[in-house]
Amino acid sequence: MALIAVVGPTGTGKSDLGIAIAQTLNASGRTAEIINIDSMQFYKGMDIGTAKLPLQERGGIEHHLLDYLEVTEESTAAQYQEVARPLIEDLQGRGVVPILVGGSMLYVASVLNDFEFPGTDPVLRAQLEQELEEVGPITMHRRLAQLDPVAAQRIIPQNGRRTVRAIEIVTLTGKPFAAALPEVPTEWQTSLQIGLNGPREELIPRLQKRVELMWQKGLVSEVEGLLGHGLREAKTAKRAIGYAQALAQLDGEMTQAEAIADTIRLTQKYARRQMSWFRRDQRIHWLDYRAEDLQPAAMALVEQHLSSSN
RNA sequence: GGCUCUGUAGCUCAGUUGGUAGAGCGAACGACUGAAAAUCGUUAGGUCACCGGAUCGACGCCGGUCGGAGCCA
Repeated sequence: MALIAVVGPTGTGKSDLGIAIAQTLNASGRTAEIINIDSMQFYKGMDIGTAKLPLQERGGIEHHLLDYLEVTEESTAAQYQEVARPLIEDLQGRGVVPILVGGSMLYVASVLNDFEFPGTDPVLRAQLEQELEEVGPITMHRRLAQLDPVAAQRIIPQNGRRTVRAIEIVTLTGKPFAAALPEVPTEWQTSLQIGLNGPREELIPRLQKRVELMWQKGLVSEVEGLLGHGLREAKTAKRAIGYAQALAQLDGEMTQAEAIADTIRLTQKYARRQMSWFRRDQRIHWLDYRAEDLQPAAMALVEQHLSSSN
């Protein structure tokens, strides 16, 4: 079945390309709709800082999984997987080509690959996290090494976060962490992944301008408004790049200049991490976001995919 | 013009009593399976402003030159 994904680092025009592809398909008598796969665009009211396209700029294309979470709700890849997979099947069943658009690495992987998240337990998790806080990552890692030597070998001792999750899984399932990682491909592994990227020297100033523009457009007042919706009590939403900084600015912990500079730094760093994640996926077809023939090049890939997946 | 402080990695700065240098951030690369816009790892960057002097040996002491900052005139 046809399934297209537009991925890559932030600020490379994924949203626009997704719409262009959908419009081209629609014009040729087919139907395509977009499914958002940006973990922060899920949130209602988080628009400026997530570069969410306003309704009038969506080119008449149906967009799914935007604005479906309250700021107080937690966003997780496992949860997203549960929502996105049936949605994809639903679209495909209706003959609609789903186009996934976004750069949230784990979310993309969890949908396109055969990921099975082994479950979680809030109480156990909280307990382990507190222990981590008290004894530090190295001690926790020693414990993991006893419970599951193979998993311990795959996780660097300094990484407390991943160590805690591994201990949680082993404790919860009674099975080794490694065994919970199936490597069986699904049919969706044959989806078309288009990656958008460009030279970093060009992306860096581009991201800087983008962040500065967010402040000009009123990110701070957007955040101020979200306080009334419980942003401060949020788990994931308030950590979003730009939002955490705007919050710090509102609280007087940072000057505006500091908040902007910090957001620029984190955004550029984020783009780097996205690339180091996506780069290793050999299935991605990379295109330069600056290319004159970007859309035709993308459409060539799309046509090829559509004709081979029927 | 005088006095005081100051010039160390791309940036902000540490460098105990003289034995040719470190951190954080940044950069490059990487890991990544229920917070992933998270969490973490590796590596590369420095004729210690410049010139001269004493010393076996100076980023560190002495003198000078050129830049900064402040105070007094």
